[in-house]
Amino acid sequence: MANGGGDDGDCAQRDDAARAAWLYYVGGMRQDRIAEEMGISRQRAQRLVARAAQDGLIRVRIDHPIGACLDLERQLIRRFGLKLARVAPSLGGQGDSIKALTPVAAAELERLFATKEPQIIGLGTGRTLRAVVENMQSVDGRHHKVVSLIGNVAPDGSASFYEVVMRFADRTGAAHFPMSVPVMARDAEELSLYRSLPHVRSSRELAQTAGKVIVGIGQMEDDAPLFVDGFITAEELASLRAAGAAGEICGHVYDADGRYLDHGINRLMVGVRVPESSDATICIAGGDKKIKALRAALKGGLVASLITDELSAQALLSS
Amino acid sequence: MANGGGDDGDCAQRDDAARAAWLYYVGGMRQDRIAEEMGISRQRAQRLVARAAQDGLIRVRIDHPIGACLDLERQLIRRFGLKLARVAPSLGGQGDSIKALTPVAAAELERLFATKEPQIIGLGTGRTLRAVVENMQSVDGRHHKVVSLIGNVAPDGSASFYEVVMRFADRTGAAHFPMSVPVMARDAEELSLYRSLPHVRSSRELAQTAGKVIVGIGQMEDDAPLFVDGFITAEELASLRAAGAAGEICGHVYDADGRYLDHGINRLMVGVRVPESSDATICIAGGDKKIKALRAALKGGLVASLITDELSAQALLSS
DNA sequence: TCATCAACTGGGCTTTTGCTCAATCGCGCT
DNA sequence: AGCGCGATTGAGCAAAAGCCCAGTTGATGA
Repeated sequence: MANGGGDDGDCAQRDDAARAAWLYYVGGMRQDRIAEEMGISRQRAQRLVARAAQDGLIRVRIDHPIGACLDLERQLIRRFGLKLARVAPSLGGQGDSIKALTPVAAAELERLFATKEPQIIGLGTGRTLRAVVENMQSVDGRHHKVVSLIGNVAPDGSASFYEVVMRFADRTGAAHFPMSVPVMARDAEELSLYRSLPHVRSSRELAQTAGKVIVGIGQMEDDAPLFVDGFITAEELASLRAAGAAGEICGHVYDADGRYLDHGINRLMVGVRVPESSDATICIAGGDKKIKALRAALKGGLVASLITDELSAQALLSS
Repeated sequence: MANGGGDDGDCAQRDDAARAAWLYYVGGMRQDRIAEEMGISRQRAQRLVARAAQDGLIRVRIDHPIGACLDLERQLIRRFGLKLARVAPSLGGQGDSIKALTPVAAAELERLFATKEPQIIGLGTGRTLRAVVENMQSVDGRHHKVVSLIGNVAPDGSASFYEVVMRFADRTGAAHFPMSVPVMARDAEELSLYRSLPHVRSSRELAQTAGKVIVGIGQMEDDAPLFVDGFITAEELASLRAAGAAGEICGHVYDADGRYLDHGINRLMVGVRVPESSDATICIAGGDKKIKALRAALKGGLVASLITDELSAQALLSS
């Protein structure tokens, strides 16, 4: 009985890992017991368990909103007039904000996605969003549509590494509408060219009707993602900052009051601009560097809901 | 930063446990690192983590349906014409069936419950169901209704230990309709008395309209739950067996072909009888002893969906 | 067919975790 | 205020998990 036996060579490994992990985590067995059970060596059992964890087969959730975080959520909602706030416990002093908020955000997205009635969901890009989507469980969302709010082609012509629509669709089976054009046009002419492309037009239209919009936030420090990823030059970054740039959502740059700048860069973004004071916008962001950008976005009502981590929430509230 | 600080004395402990568990499981930190982070001793950190696990704050899920189990699911569906089958990997040789299927069933119920449109869910009772419900996460189900299919008063007048409607409602905030009368009437007169009680009538009516019905299964061996829990005498059990009893759902006893017996006992059950060949009935059961009862129920089309464990699935299929 | 290589195996050692026990602390009761 | 009790703490030790290494196996390509 121990092992299923005649599996297909390739998948069997993964299966074994899952089974070992199941015995370990759910069954609460010791590794040598598992080894015995499955007819393998202790080391192999250990490796399987480790591998399952490694491969992200294991999903741990804490079923208890830590009081302090609940408190922060309430404060955020009141202070910034949010529709919803979710605060993940931080992972200590210098712990990674993204790592902390990722599981919480992933759970929230799963919840969002678990509805039966079809939804249209707009998605931004970025490291944070990507990490979150990677952490989602596979839920069945074949009846939903996910549409990219922003081009997915980097300046060098490569597909953006932080594109999430595809990954999202992978996990959920949702119909997906990437926006396969550059993030930014080089001039007004190119912009109208891109925008006139049928698939871009339909993606943009779909995005406008999205019932939920999920975005990250970009900061404007020296390592602003727009700059680091090569979308804008150092000079353009400086110019944006001179114009009062505080942060950026889907490439659209806004000032410290959360008002979109009237700046050349902003006029060349091919994607859609997240509307001010829409109920639909959910922002997932955290970390020291993004506080300024986040605060501005909140002030301007650019986002309706916020998922962040404890330290960031504290920073946002302490001022 | 370390600790939230001014919490209410009582809850702080639980919070700390959750936080330590968060750092440990989500943050992947070592216990001494956590101790440092939270400004406590290593042992305390260890204890907090252990306690969180103990208290069931930790919910581990394996995000990978083991191939062998998927296979069994397909076979079950085909063989018994089921609507859905879910098979949990067994926890080794003599491992507890309930323990194995509990997390899988809990996840399934959560999924079921995550719909936005209001549902009416009928619930049976029993050890298995209780364990499953205990393992559910708290999901928001305030718009749903849960109704008991069966009385919740034991023969000695105490409320049944295995009543699950309340617990279910606890976790979800759903409106709940327990059936606060004995499971069984002593005679026909008492039966019609109970059934005429307004709250029983409304519960029974509600139960009839339930869109989902979740039940366990009772076996008819010498330690049949109906007998062990004192609902029927040894003589009655013997008489039922003589009449061909193979198993029981919500107290209603059926034979090896899954047809309800025409027996005195069956006529005295106050609760509702799960209809044959309804699409709504989901059965959660597993374990050696229940195989016979399960097979009969499947044969008679008493249940439309089945959640069980690997060993039980194999046993059901091998005959 | 044989050499090469990479992935996998199991042994042994280190680190981490879990557990027990005696001491301490705090709290309520007299 | 003093006493007693239970809960909590930290030390030390045993068990478990994790890691590195050298050996092996199986696959690939010449």
